Amino acid sequence: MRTAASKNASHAATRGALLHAAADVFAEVGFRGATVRDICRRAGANVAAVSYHFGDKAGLYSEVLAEQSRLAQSRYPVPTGDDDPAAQLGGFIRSFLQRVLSPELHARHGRIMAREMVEPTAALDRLVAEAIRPQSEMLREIVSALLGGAADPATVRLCGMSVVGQILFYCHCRPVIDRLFPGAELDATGLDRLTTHITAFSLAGIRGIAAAGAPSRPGQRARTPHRAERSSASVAAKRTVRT
Amino acid sequence: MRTAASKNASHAATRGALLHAAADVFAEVGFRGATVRDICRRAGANVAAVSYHFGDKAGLYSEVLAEQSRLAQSRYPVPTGDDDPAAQLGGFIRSFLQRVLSPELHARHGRIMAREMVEPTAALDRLVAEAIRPQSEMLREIVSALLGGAADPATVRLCGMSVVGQILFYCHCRPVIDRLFPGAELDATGLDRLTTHITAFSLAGIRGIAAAGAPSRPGQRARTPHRAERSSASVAAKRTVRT
DNA sequence: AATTGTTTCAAACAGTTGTTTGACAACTCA
DNA sequence: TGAGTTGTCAAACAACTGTTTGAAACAATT
Repeated sequence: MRTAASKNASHAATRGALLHAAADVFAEVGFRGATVRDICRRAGANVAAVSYHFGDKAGLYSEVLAEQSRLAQSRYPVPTGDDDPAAQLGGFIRSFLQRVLSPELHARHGRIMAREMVEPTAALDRLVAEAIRPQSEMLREIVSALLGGAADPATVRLCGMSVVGQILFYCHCRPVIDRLFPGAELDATGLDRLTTHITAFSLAGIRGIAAAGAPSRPGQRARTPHRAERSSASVAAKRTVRT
Repeated sequence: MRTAASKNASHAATRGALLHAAADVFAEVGFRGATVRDICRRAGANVAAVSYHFGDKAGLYSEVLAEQSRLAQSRYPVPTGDDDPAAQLGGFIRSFLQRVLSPELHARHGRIMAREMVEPTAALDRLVAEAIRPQSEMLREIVSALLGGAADPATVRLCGMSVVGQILFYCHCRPVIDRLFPGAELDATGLDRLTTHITAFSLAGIRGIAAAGAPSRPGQRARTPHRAERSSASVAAKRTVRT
């Protein structure tokens, strides 16, 4: 019944080839745009192989998603061990950027994730539970530490989303960025520059929010918000949505 | 030959119905996922109507894109007249958020734009030229003013992208946000809260970058960067991409 | 009333899609 | 060796895609 080495080798070989080819194709044209014929052609397999090995196209996609997530996570883990929250944030941002943009992985993970977020499939729930939520929790703790102990949970969430938004922008809007600023390639040094900028911007942003949100409690030095910050906030509250 | 009122009325009526239905469908399932049969069914028109009025599906899509962009731009224009750069930034962020998230427009514009960015079609070039680049230029000037006159163009770009990234995050990642933080609906008051937060976060971020980038020039008061900011930047430079 | 140009419509067309089928080869284990 | 399982393959299937066609309905002009 079961299957010693050689048959298993054949099984695993085409299965692996399918997964690899599928990752490329899904990253390039998304789940909907991908055709099993194209995937199988690239994998050097027959059309029926997808049905045989993964049940159907959705099964193959789900497997690709999980594998890419695992791969990215293991290759660029969030560094631990730092106790300085600012350094933790820098590490988080760096590993996140590498996961989604690293040309070493052909940025496949980032592209697939971006498509999955904009046009969710049934696989998104699993992805959120297994990959995204743990990251979100990690970031929540870092930001919470930076904001100071008694920060409003909603404020912590908003700051976390400000950080992640900056990162994912380069992943979601690449086609627009390339058109707006051609020649600004994202190689390793560009990625370093990005990491530095987003970290500095976010740290200053979080500290600004902390200072504005918890105005000068005794025993805690907080700088008072600038005039312009207050005025712009009032501007935001002034205008109402037109019907 | 041409065409008094009534015939034109019929023409414009089905054409408008097609545009309206198409905007909904494209926003829901994207260009690829949309079928002309579905669009025509919702518009109460025949399948051949798309070919007759717009040439083909791509022509209809292009028209929808342009019309949505025009509509959003005219309904939520970037407020002008403020001379305070901080207030300008607040106005920019507010109008941007409204354009892409306003439930009044069923967030169609934002959803369509998000799809177009992640999975570009031939229509993206026109969109960038007519709608996105002017906005980018506007933001560049605001950020440049905030950073101070002699700011590095690359730094200005990075800061601008940090601002836009925060905004678009809520547009691109809505499915994930809804799963991570259910119940955090984005109505008018939520939109106000978002505007206030992103504005404050960005102002603090830009000022932090300005202070770190142009260290204490004579005649210009700039606070020195925090210890953690420098340390995190060094962290970013220390780690190298593993092969 | 006949003509003209415009718009709509049911039907069909040609192509692609995901998936299944049944035969065929390769291998394991008795 | 021979039965039985496993993996591969060409071919076919049914459903759906964007687009076209030619006739009909319609309104305005001649």
